[in-house]
Amino acid sequence: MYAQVLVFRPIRLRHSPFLDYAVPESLAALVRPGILVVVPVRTQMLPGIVMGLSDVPSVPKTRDIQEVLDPEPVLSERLLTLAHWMAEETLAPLLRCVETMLPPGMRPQAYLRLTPKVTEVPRELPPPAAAVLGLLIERGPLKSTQVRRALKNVDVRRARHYLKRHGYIEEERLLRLPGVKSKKVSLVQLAVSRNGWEAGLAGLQLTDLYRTILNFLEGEDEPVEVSVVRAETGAEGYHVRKLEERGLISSTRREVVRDPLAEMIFTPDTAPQLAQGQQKVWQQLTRALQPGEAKPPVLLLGVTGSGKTEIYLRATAEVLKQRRQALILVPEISLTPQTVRRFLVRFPGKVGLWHSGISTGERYDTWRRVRSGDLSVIVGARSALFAPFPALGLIAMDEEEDTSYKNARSPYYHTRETAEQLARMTGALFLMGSATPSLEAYARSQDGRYRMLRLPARILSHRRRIEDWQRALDLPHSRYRSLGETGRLPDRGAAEPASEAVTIPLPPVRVVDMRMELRAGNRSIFSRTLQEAVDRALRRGAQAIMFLNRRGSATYVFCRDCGWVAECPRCDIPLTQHRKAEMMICHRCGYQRRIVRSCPGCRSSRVRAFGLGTEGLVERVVGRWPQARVLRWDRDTARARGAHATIMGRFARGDADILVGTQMVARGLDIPKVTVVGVISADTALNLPDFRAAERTFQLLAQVAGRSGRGILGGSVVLQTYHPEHYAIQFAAAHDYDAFAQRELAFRRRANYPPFIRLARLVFAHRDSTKAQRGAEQLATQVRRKLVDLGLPELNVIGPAPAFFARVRGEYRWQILVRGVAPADLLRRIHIPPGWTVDIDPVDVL
DNA sequence: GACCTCTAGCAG
DNA sequence: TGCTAGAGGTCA
Repeated sequence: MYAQVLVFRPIRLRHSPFLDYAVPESLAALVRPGILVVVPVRTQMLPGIVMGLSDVPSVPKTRDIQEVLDPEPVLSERLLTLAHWMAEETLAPLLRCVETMLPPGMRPQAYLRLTPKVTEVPRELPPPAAAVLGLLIERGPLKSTQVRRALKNVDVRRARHYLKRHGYIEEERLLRLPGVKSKKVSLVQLAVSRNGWEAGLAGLQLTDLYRTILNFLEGEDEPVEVSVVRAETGAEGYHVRKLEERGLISSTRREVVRDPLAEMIFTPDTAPQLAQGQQKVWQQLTRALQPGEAKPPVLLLGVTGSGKTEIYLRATAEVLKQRRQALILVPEISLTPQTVRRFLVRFPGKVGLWHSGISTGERYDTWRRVRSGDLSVIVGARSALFAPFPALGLIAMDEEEDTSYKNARSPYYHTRETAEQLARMTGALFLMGSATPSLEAYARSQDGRYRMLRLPARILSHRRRIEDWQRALDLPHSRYRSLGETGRLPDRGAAEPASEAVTIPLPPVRVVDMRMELRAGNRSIFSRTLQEAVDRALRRGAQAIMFLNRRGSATYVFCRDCGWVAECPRCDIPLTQHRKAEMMICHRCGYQRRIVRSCPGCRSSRVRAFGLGTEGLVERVVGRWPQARVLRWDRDTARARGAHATIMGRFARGDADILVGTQMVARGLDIPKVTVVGVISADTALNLPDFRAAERTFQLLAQVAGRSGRGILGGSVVLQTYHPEHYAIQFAAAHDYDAFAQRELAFRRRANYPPFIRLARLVFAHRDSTKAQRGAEQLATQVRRKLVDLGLPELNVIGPAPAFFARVRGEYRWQILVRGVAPADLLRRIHIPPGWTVDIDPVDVL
């Protein structure tokens, strides 16, 4: 028997990505697809994964597999198939695809270590190399990520290369399985009866403490965790060990699962009655959820608050009943705690979370519990696609249009496409939900590839919750009813007959032309309409949200005498001023320097800051509404772990009157007391040179607008813009997704853009601007020549041209776009030189 | 001849 | 990606 092994090191082979190895007799029982092995390659032993088995090797001479690392496959055959599919679709190397699917902690890591003779840093080394070498001498062998983290401003890659070439260090690719060993805890119980205690305690100090421990244990029937003993008695671990040494107690060890949710207490929740519109959708879905032949993906179209999550919950319950599992994909878990929470309370003990914020150990345990069937619901980000479900029945993907679903590095896979493929392979139902679907999804639901189901109404809430609000808001019944601008609370008898749900219309949106404001003499950043709306909200004791898509206090800093502008030396874009941090920061690469008081060019002190970010907006808000309590929510204020939840919680509790923030405020906030949402500038995304600019703008505005008027107080939206006539703004104001989609599709068809054709984006980055350009020109010529050779007139090549972000982190970026029915088919037949990134179906072309 | 640097070719 | 052999260079 022979095994086809994918070695965890990029090796370019002529025909196949695998190396064939003979399976020795002793390992024959263990070796199968998905097994991790160690194999000899030239002079080295390297980790790899078995991708397939065969009776005949593809080369005459083979060597033996050295070792099997783990008797259980790390990837199922299904996931291996998915990896092949992904490599084919994204043009990424198969190895890359397999590595992204590997469970946490099982990814091979490059370790840097000193060669034996090195004990100190030689004098003549270049500074970056000396820094890396010094670090290794100080701390021993390190992963490349550790080195990079420790030496932020050093070009580690070049230093590594230098040190390796000169024999100072060596690198090894290792799989460190011990790092993901499961966690064990100590349990203790009493070993002697009460009359043996005193003899055992003889000669010890603190005998009272020891007696407390023994007394506590005497009251327990079962062995108790040491942590519990410590909490109950105030003792430390060594007190417990001391008693064990003296034979008074005995201890055992037990494996525990690391469960980040274990500490949380949830009140289990049952399904509410469905509203009429939901009921209809649900009836159609139930059929599609039955196991059997594959069904087309479903696109669930419904505005924020129309009850999509409840549909996901029902669908999950249905597949659980069939003893299958459900995968719930969300764009960013830290911003959607309300969605997560609803799954946790509906399916207590069955839900696992899967995202980057969870420690490797917890993730590993979740992975194992999914594989064993212990967890049957996973709520997670895109990488949750690769969780080892035994029998997947449902993939639900919330906010389908969100761009975080696209992997931002190789392999550039899209969660939507991958989920669709996975659903096809497993027979699961793929259910997407959105208020503003991507035009790709919308077009597919028009041509029949997807099935569209609509949730018509926005549900205010269920009667029980409304009654809670009445109490919480402390509003007398008569008053809140008259207060609502648009919200209405029908009498019990007027509620929809099929349910207890009460529906409300979307909030009215007022578009304000900021050019007219200026003409009318209002030089403030707040239009009169917005000022009045906020004034009214504050008077009523309601809350307001202000949205601005930029952080910082000012967006650029320049000298009024000589025109000097503070720019990032690595990206050539203006630096954003952050006054509180006293820094000017590049929002692209993170470069920062202290705020300058005088111009470095002409020494003038007339250096001024212009443009507005959220930090600056807060100052303006405080200036205009000094009595209001203002809270800021952006990446600067929500940096720490759990900060999102804290800010969200504070605003929800009413600790602030006005919330100022970036995109974060657009997602998942469901706060009934918010009656005004102000969009300070709707135009930021609109002016980007990207074919999706209008789509992005519409989606963002629709999302932000959805934050207003979610309660019985009603609400409104004020949308400030310099392009009031633009269709993205007009249709967003009218809450008319279909009209927007039709109009935008017409534009895409005319301009020959997705979803009518597909794009492939090739980007070349180089520190040397001439080399960047030349490299781009060479490949463009090659692509064009190949196009002619193959006779593919339906494809065309755009570029090369500098990317919109022409320089990032000191590298000049050039790009080529290939446009047509199947650009990947062409690119597969071209050798793409190193240094290029290839992105099929990019989410933007900036 | 000893020693170096660079590069192409290849790994089962 | 990393090694190794072989080419081609420099120096005493």
